[in-house]
Amino acid sequence: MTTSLSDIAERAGVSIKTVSGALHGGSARMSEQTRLRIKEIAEELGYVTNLAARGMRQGWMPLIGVVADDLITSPFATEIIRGLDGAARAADMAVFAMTLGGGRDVASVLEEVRRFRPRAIAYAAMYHKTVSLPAEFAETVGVMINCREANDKVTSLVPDEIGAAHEITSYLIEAGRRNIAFINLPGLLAGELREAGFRRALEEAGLDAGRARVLPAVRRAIYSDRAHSLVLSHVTALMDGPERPDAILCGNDRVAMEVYAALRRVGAQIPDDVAVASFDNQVDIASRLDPPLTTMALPHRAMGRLAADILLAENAAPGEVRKLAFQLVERSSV
Amino acid sequence: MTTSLSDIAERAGVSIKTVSGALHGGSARMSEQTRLRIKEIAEELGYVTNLAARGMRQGWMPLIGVVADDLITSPFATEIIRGLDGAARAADMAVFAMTLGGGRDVASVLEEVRRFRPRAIAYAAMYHKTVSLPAEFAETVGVMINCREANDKVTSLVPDEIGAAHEITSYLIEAGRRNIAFINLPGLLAGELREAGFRRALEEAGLDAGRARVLPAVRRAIYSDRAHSLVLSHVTALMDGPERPDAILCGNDRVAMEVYAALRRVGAQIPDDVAVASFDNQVDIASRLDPPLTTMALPHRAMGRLAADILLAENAAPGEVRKLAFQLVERSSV
DNA sequence: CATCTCTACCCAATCGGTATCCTCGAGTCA
DNA sequence: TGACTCGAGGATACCGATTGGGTAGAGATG
Repeated sequence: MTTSLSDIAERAGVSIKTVSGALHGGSARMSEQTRLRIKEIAEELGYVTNLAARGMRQGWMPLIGVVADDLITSPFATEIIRGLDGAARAADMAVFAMTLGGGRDVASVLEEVRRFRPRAIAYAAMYHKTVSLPAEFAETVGVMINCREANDKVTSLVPDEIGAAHEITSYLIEAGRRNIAFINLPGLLAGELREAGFRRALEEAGLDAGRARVLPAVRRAIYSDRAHSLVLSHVTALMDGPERPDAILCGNDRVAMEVYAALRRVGAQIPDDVAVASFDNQVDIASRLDPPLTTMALPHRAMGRLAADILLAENAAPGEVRKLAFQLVERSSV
Repeated sequence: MTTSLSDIAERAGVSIKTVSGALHGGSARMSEQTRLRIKEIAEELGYVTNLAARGMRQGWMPLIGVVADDLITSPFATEIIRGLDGAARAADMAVFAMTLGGGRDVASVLEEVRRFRPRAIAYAAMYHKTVSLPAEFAETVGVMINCREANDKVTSLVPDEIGAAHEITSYLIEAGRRNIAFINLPGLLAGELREAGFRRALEEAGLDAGRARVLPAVRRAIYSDRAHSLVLSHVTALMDGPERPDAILCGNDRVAMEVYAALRRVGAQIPDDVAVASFDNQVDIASRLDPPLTTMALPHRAMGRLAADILLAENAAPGEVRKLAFQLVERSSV
């Protein structure tokens, strides 16, 4: 049997309430002596607070529920959780994640989470997208992380794709690069927005955005000649063409990895001949490439942290969309 | 305010107990008609069970606590969770993970988990290793996943590294390969065990295990000439040497990726000249290599599932070490 | 008719904290 | 001296679900 407050109270010869106050009450009125004695006894008896009991009384458990798009798998998702967890922990809360997938729909997963009476619930997407949450959940879910709620009924936290593309492009321009090609991810919201930021930065620098080359990568391929061929042919065409680029911006680090291989094959030096920059800061890749890759780090941890802050402060502004800045990670590919 | 059983009871004109029975009691004695009516009302009122209340009554929450080595990050860890989650869900339980790291020690994380009164607790490691759990937690933690408890006080679930290496090696031999080199991971328990299995399979096939070449890979490098060089030089030396191997077994898929690159560079065809096989089945890599890689899939999901089964059945045999079989995934690199 | 057995429920205790309302004695102040 | 405050802590009512111990009424049985 686990020890409860009453066991401690009995042993200490005080009331349960006094024990509760001594152990949890921040500044309950009682002599420091009593408090200390009670804490000692609690320690001795191996007391562990029963959060289910407290939770029942308060009406909620010290939990932040997270409904995730898909099983938490990528390093990015991990960062979101890490951010949430850090902020939650500071408030003596824990993060409790459940995932969709496997035929489960939002409604049932949400109910599963709600059974535990979390203080607040967030919805997290694996990659930046627009999610349409059934209207009846707009009040249940406090924050959308890494996705925007289609009907703007919920506060949404998303990466500032446009700003990031603008920043990295400007960075390349400041480094003296004038002819920047962009091998982008096709079919993704992030790619679309990044392209916009890219073009705007070019325009602001007085470069001809209309003639900028934006080419699609393909999202599969490691060392496969077939799949590789698209990025390879892009790079080859660029480097053999009349206007050799002096910089290539990549849709993400994975694309950059392929671009590195392609540049190596055509005999171009990074960064002397061509600078390479990218998005994501997937550390496994970016820091191990040779030379290490300069890339814009996704603000996943910041989104997690902010989400927890908003949820715990209960000051979500429904419908607001907050764009979080990427962080430029300078390595040596520019 | 959230609705409770008493709200439903009032509305339905029955007692709370009847409502409880109708909603949760599998086969409580009551007319089907009453049960249906109560369910309807519950639905209408948007009733969601309060697990904190139930948990308090029962003494435990329907949770399986997991203390993880490090923040759940790799696809492997995900598989463990998936396995746990599947089995837990079947018992109407949820998985609740907390991670070490960030200066937290096992004792404090364990207490944090215990506050939620989980039904059972597992300890999961990110990669196969030996973990020494302080003796006082041997009873708290029911199962060790992907690691072996140093003092054998706890049931441990680990991958059968020896068996897997034996199986894949035998598979290569059956495919007619006679001269198999092994580029292994250095400094890891898994690598050590795999080498043992590798040698045993050679011996059993009557091949000279003493002369088998087992070489260390290095665990960093993507497209970096420097870091690559070790695997590359191994492969080059093997292929240029007097006894060209007709198969290369790799410590993991990542090593295999480098071996592919090296073989491509020296102009060898996979699998015609050299078969390649590996461990892990990191799908991202294995299925995208060209040709797709034959590899032994780690039994992470099975470990998770079995862990949950053991914990829920409460039939852990403290000190037992169960080795789970890898699964051969045949693709076309052999 | 008395008794027995079901069926279909109800009553009330209980789990472990938290919070509200009291009490009690000692000191304070006019 | 009487009214008051204040510090320290007691008694007890919750929170919402589960559950052991009933019980009233209908039908069956002897």
